[in-house]
Amino acid sequence: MIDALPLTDKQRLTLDFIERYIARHTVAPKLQEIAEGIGIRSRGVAHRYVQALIEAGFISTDEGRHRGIKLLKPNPQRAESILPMLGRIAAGRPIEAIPGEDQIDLRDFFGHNNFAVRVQGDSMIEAGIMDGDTVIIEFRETADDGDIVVALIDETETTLKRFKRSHKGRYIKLIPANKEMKEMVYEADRVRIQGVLIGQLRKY
Amino acid sequence: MIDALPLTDKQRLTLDFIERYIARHTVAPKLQEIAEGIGIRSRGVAHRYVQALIEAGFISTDEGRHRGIKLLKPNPQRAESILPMLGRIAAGRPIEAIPGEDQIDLRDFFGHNNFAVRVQGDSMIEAGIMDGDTVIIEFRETADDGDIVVALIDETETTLKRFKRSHKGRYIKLIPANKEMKEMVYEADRVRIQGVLIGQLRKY
DNA sequence: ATTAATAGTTCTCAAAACGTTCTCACGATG
DNA sequence: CATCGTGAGAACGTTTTGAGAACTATTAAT
Repeated sequence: MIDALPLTDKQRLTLDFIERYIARHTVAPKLQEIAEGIGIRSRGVAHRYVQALIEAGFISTDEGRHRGIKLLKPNPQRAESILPMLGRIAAGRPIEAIPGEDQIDLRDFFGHNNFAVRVQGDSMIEAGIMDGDTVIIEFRETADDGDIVVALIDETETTLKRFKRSHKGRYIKLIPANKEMKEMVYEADRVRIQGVLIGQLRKY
Repeated sequence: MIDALPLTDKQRLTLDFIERYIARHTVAPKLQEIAEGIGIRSRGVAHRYVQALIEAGFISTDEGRHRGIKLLKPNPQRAESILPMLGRIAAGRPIEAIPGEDQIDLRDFFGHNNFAVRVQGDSMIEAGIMDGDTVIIEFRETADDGDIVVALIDETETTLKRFKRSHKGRYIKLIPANKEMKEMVYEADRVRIQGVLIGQLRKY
């Protein structure tokens, strides 16, 4: 039974909700709260999902006890790509979550066609992209005006710039975000898009 | 019969879509989603492609189960928090890894005492931290000079600034990275450190 | 300890969504 | 013409989801 037995959509939603609830309140939710949290009205149905999650080995319960749900395996995928998102850091209590937006999920960064590039130079500094930063690129061959792209020029030089077509697509502008640099214009066939910027990160 | 029987265009498209979907969502797509993903409207047709891929040995299904598709030869499983780190994107070959430094590992961001805060305002803009960015904070009560910290002032106001002691520790300077703002000086006991900046990220 | 309120559990009935199978159809190709 | 790759959509059975009643157990207050 090493199989990661698959959860249905609602079961997964239920597990998510329970994890978030416990993270925020330190106690487990009631069935009524679970029901509302996943958008249904029946405690009975919520209970069914909880049972399925026990079956699947994700949680356990003190049978009968109120708020008796316990997490068994802190979901590995979640644990590694989700951070609690906190808003204000208020006086008495150390931290306070922003209602609604309470997690940051980095799985977007790990898509199949994504890769990371270390930035060299200051050409995009006014867009907040600094020398040494890491940018996440989705591998694509097309881009929309305004996207920040990795562009290959004359099959030799690679650069990170904002993309814009001009002259009905016959020319392509590559626009730096740095007042001290000028935008460059190339014939369209000299420029090949390698990917589009979807994220950026930095370590201190 | 070890023949790698050739896939038709649409079958390959279907396989691509399934792989990408699973990579991004961790669960398999529904036939309806496959249909939309490859640009058709009929679940029946999507099902036919799925059958062909089973025949060809690329995937299998839990018959009848929703989202029951499984990849058989999965791509070398990429860890959840590691991205390939690429350097130059050279001419002939589309991409080329930097030798030595070929992965970016985000597990640093997910330590136990870390949390994320969304940045409001432009006070750190010259440090490349812009309004709307997400910063990763390690929960600590002390900081070194030069660290960027989340500071609580007079138990009421929270702010992100560069930290510096002065007057032998009796005063604390909180220094914005924005020419239009002035640094602030407080008696040490009015300022409480909530955490130290260890990372920053942004989604586009 | 008794009670009232609330929570967890079990059950039946039902509908919605999904996978599966099938027929019909169209255009391209040999 | 026959064949292949493609697409739409109807029809059917199964899985998944939902509501709510009825019952039992826990909890907090009297």
